[in-house]
Amino acid sequence: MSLKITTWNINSVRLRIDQVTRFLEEQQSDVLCLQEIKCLENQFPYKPLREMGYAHIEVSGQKGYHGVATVSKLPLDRLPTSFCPVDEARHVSTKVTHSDGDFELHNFYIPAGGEVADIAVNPKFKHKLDFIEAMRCYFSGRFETGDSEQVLVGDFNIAPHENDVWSHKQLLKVISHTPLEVGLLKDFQDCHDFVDVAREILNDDEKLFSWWSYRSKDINKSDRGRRLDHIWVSQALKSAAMAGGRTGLTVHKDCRFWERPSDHAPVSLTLGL
DNA sequence: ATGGTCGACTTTCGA
Repeated sequence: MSLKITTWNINSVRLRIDQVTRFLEEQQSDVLCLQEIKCLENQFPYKPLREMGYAHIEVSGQKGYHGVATVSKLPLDRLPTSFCPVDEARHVSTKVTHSDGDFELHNFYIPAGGEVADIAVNPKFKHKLDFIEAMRCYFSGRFETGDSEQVLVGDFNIAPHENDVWSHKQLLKVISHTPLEVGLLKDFQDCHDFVDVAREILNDDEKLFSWWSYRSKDINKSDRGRRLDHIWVSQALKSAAMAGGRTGLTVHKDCRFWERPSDHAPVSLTLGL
């Protein structure tokens, strides 16, 4: 069987619920992980999604800022987790049950980190680095429990590889691509042997982006993007994640050209289970 | 060499 997972920083789910339903009608994702929903749990637009068959919805909301939600056709069981260093709504973890078993799905919204890449003067950057460290500790605990089929998705706000940004040299001091945060994310990845599915599929010299700033006017003429949105899997799911090859992984860039779009495009992976 | 744009919700913050 195949199972399609999508991650999308929606930048206000209430403003763009029609884009969400349009996307799901077109793409038929089994599970959609949203970030930056920018609302409380009781403000989340459950109804139009349930009417489309997405009966299972787990939300971690916050007034006005941040917030994540996992929306699914398949049953979800919430995994209680709490580790954001400043208690913002930036992750929701669930167990997804399908016809042949289950896996853990961890939906993250890593802090953007502000402007200045110096923790001495920028507490937001400190928060970002602390958050990544908290992720590493959290998964150290989970692996000890023997749970090994894991999918990590979300807006990581980090473009790790030099071809995950439009200009490696010009972005080395720009938060999202600084060696410090890239190194910390890499440590976390290596610590648990997680597979960055897109980079595993692509050649190293191929660029791939999932985010384009609202401030860059014509993203077709100058493709100044960054790959901030990620889908990682544990080793136990690597062959399932790679089963579809290049066609298994899609950045839906067309959504970035819809009317009043999010600044992020959705990213989808089809698992061959 | 700097400004450029969004969204939520107050007169500003976070991205």
